[in-house]
Amino acid sequence: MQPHSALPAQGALPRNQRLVLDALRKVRGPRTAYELLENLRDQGFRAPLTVYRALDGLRDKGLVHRIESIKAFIACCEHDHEDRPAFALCESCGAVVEIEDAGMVSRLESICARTGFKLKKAMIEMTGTCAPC
Amino acid sequence: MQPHSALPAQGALPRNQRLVLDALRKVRGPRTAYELLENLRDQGFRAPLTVYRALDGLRDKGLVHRIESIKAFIACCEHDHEDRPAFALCESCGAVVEIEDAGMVSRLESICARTGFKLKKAMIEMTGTCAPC
DNA sequence: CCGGTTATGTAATTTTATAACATTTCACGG
DNA sequence: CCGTGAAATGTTATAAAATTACATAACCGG
Repeated sequence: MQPHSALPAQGALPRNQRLVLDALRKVRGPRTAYELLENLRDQGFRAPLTVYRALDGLRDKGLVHRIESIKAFIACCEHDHEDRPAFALCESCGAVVEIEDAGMVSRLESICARTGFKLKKAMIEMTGTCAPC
Repeated sequence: MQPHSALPAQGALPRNQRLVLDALRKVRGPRTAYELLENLRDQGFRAPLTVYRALDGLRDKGLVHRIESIKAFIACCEHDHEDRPAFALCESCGAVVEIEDAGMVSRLESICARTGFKLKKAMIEMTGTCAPC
């Protein structure tokens, strides 16, 4: 597997990954695997596994994140966050904002250094109300 | 009266919540709702909903957390973390350590202050390898 | 073209969680 | 103590999320 880069070579994506990524980017928000399946019936998607497999590939490449709190997937903002994306989820409007905060990352790393934990991946999700709401 | 009740003078828990909490504390680790159901068959648990309802009540009281990454539940360490618990999950041995870090919390709050996001609850989960492993 | 790896197709199943509705238990005021 | 309403529990069924198993097709470097 190749390491992430801020601007990955996306022309190289397999067909299904391309379709799923396009769908997620188009809606600019989180979608469940089954919502994506419905959205992609027209392009020939028939089964959940097709979606999950594409999502797995995209996640490996860092192009998509799973938002655990809402069991949904979202296109990555494409900035470099070293496998430590953070999200703010608005309970009122459903908006999801991907946040980058170097201080947060270094904080996590300091905790891990202190405890001898070898950090591979971190998930940070905040639930609340966004400024507009 | 409860002679040796620990720090939080929590009122008596309903029977099912008590049973689920005891089961989780006894195993000192994460368990899925269905695993708990199997563990509690002897005490009369017959259906998933019984477990989920007890878990919901315990989570409302802050006595149990759900670890999103592994779809499992764990007894709270009982220290004060203001609804911002953090977990380190070892991929090798399955150990889950609940972490308290004031700096992390203030970091989250600073991000929210900056962006106008009103934080209600945060989920922080780190996956990697623990010191012993 | 060959042969291996990656990607896809299809069906069934497992795992996780909730809906809907009936009944029981419990705290508390009268 | 008794009635009452809220909270908790029981039961059945179903929805939602994710994976297993196995077969076929596409891709790519020799």
